[in-house]
Amino acid sequence: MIKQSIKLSVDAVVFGYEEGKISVLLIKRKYEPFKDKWAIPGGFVLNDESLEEAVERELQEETGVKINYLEQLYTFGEPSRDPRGRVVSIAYFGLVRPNTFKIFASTDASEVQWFTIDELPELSFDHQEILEMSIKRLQGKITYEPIGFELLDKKFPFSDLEKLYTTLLGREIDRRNFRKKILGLNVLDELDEKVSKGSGRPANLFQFNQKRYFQLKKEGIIFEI
Amino acid sequence: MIKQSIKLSVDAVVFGYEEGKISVLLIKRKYEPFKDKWAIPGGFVLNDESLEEAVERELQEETGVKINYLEQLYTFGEPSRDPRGRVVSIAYFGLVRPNTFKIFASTDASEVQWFTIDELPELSFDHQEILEMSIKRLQGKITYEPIGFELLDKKFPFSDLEKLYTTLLGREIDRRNFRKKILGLNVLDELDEKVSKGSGRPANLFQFNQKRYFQLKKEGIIFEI
DNA sequence: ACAAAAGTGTTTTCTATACACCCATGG
DNA sequence: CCATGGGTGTATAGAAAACACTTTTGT
Repeated sequence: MIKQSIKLSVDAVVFGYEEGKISVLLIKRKYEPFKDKWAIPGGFVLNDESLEEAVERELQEETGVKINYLEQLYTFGEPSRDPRGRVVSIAYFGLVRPNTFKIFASTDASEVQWFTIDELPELSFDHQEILEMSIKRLQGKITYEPIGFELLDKKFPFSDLEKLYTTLLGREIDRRNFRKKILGLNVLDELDEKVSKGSGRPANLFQFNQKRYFQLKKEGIIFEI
Repeated sequence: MIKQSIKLSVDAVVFGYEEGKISVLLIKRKYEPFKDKWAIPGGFVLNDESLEEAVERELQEETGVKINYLEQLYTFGEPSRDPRGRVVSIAYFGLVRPNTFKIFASTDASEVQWFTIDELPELSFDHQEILEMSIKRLQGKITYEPIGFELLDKKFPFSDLEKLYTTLLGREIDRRNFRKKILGLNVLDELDEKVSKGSGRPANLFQFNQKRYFQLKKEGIIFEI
């Protein structure tokens, strides 16, 4: 058999949501190739760790991120995608709550920074393509899986959810219809807590009930916006 | 840096449709591990070929299949999935028209055979899991992308399409509503040819118009069953 | 003439959408 | 008392679902 000399890496597109904007976590590369260019966090898989472990380790090492939701996106394997030689990369797609931890750069990264998705810098390797695919996946997925909650605080006012959806889908949503639909799915618990945003009527807080969601999903009830 | 010793393979779940049954193409392994057990066709990626090239090469080598539709499914990377050591496998999912070529076993395969998806043998490695994921993906995908046509002859009677959908979705479909919906999508050309199935009224033949589909898709019209 | 599969419209039900006013609080 | 964001119901239109008989061929 021919000796195979392919290296395997993982990359993670991590989305966060704050102040009505969707952001992506990028690192500035400390080493060649693409030294001092921005890139998606990631790195080589170790011999005895699973792919998910590799992603979480690399994220922790390079950025300090605590991931909240992680799913495999796609595997990129064009022979020419990395100038160092053949590197196949398994890309993941993650969601976090940016306000629950502090990001810091280390190991291969000289900087870490949140970039809103309409103000992205030039990226290394084929990371532009990976990022575009991730954004499409996120936009698609929130319409049929309740992953939007992973971007919000555990307890959130309904208006936060609405704003998240208008932002992600890029269109206005009728507040009454949206509320009717989401509450009709029966996966949100209304809490006996209110929060005020400075002015205006205080909003009731809601919480996603994952247990009930899985129960309903098992019964064949589908989440759809 | 630690020396990485991970091998990379591709596997392909290939579906075919004949006589009202969905089948999967499996090979009997000629070598250890899992010698003489059934498995999904696949093998190691060469250093300078793309992942898709690797899949098509392995399929050609092991089974003689000419693939009609191919998409990446998922990458399986559990450290323990292969007894030979660390092997990460990128699984693909393919559709073919079984009556357009002849299958034959060679290289790593001692036999090749179509198995209907309700009469599957025991499988090697984690191929059972891969196959289950593929079936789910196929079932899901035919409801929002017109890939069902890739399993039928280029020219087909409408009843074939209907039967394919009832088979895949596992439920009855109202003939009139289904026809109304599909023809309303405007991606099928009705030909001036008829075909008779022995008894009964001869059926008109239809053909999928991919060009028109891509045109409509670009305009934002979505295929949905 | 009858068996077997193809082809065809209308009615009903449900779901999605459009739409505007009152409520609770802070300043 | 006014500015600000939160909360609520109904009417209409469009889409999905239910439903049965006629047509064309082979035997």
